[in-house]
Amino acid sequence: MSEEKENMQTAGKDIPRATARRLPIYYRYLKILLDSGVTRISSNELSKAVKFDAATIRRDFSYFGALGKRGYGYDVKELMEFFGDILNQDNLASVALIGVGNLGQALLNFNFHQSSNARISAAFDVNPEIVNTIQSGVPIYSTDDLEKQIQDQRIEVAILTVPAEVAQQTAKRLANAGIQGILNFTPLRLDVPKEVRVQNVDLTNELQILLYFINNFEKDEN
Amino acid sequence: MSEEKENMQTAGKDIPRATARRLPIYYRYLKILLDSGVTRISSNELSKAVKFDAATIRRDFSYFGALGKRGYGYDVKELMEFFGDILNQDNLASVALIGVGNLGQALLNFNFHQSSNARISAAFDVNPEIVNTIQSGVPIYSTDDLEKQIQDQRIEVAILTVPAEVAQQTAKRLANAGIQGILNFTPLRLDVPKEVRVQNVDLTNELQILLYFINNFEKDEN
DNA sequence: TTACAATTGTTAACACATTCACATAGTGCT
DNA sequence: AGCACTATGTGAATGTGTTAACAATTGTAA
Ligand SMILES: NC(=O)c1ccc[n+]([C@@H]2O[C@H](COP(=O)([O-])OP(=O)(O)OC[C@H]3O[C@@H](n4cnc5c(N)ncnc54)[C@H](O)[C@@H]3O)[C@@H](O)[C@H]2O)c1
Ligand SMILES: NC(=O)c1ccc[n+]([C@@H]2O[C@H](COP(=O)([O-])OP(=O)(O)OC[C@H]3O[C@@H](n4cnc5c(N)ncnc54)[C@H](O)[C@@H]3O)[C@@H](O)[C@H]2O)c1
Repeated sequence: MSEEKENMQTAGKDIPRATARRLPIYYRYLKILLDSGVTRISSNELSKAVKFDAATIRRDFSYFGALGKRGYGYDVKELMEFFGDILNQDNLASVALIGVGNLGQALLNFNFHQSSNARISAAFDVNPEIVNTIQSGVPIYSTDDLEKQIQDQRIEVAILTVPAEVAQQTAKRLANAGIQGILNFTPLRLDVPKEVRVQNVDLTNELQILLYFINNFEKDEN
Repeated sequence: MSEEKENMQTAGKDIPRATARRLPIYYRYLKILLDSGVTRISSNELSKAVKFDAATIRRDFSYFGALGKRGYGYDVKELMEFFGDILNQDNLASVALIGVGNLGQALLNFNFHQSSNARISAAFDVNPEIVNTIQSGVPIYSTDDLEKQIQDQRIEVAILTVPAEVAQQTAKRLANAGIQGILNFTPLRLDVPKEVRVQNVDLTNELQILLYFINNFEKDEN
């Protein structure tokens, strides 16, 4: 019957944020399992690997319909392919990297090669020593060409690794150029039009939080 | 009077996690404000800067007592110093970096210099070409010396930027050496004794989530 | 074919987080 | 000094996320 298919199609809108954040992790582990020859898995076994409560896993999966079989578990391949679809895994997204410094360089070399549906296809900087060179197979353009390249290459997402001082102005340019999402590594909370989604990755913050937790409660939940 | 002091001391235990995650951001912005000569601020103004709801900010602050003045707002300097104490800002923590590759190198060069109470004081790698060199003022040791250096330097936190294949075994060694927290950049969900706190920074995940949100709901909350 | 064992999918309870809305109290102007 | 204004601190409402618990369902083995 079509009710489950419908569920899959219409699901999009009402997947809780917390669940969405776990999807790529499920996908990654399912891939590892499949590669090592595991054909079926229960929520309890998966729980040991990904460190989420088994009930949370079942609840997460249930938003997409009935993916498992009672008394059996989940078929790894099936599940992986299903999540692959949801994560648009066979559709390589082109991403721009803005600021090829310490961090930008590291991301560029890594370039999310395996296990991701994204790839940095253009980098930008103001440093004349690296502009118009190619690093890890990716051309580095002058920021003068930002808007043009984003439009020509139909880039929808940018990784922002510029110094804090120019972060806001750069974000504004990216928004005007039609970028839909920014992975923001700068310590600033960017002001962008509401149609642009900002995902903050605040490394200094993460370290400080870790220190805070360690200093304040010797042992506790994560 | 001592009631507020008491509050400060006993507060630790029952600060909600979500609040704790925002503290370093408040601190950072207060510092910026103070540096630019702002002496007072309201929850509404601060809200515009840090992008959290003003009520959330007031609620967060209220866990630490009555820090503001009705009809006036908050005194920037006072507030900053207060959060500085909570974040143990005058106590420089020594951190170990494990794996000086792409990402490790970037973190090492950055080294959380300004605006953080942490500093990488020892790095470790297996690559003989870099072992026993100094980078950005930090000595790179062989991983053979891991336990010894951690104990000698009283290092409590490690940043893990090794290849995924050796992540789990390295985490185990770190735990055995007495490390209390791991900032984990590898894509693996580490198995560690419960007294060790793991803070996962999953860069591939962040990018995939951003893509997922963009593909699935054109516009919406972050 | 039946019975048993396993494990899902989901309801309901709980826990945590955000936001509204406003009484309260202190500011600052006249 | 008095008053109008401002913005806090917080109770209550709402929203979001997690987990326990178990009836329903399927695989598997005798
Ligand atoms: N490196 C880290 O470990 C780390 C950690 C936490 C936060 N961050 C943040 O990430 C950002 C980048 O850090 P980094 O260490 O790579 O800095 P960096 O100075 O090494 O690199 C910045 C790069 O941006 C380029 N740039 C400057 N202005 C530009 C502009 N207008 N347009 C395009 N490019 C421009 C510079 O030429 C340089 O190559 C900073 O905001 C920093 O606060 C970095
Ligand atoms: N670079 C990125 O942008 C990026 C993005 C997402 C995730 N990651 C993850 O971060 C980790 C590091 O990534 P990278 O790009 O820096 O990798 P890398 O290969 O450039 O660096 C790894 C470093 O670890 C060292 N190493 C290997 N075995 C070791 C051991 N047993 N003990 C200590 N050091 C050891 C290597 O010599 C190398 O210097 C990986 O797990 C990767 O999946 C990196």
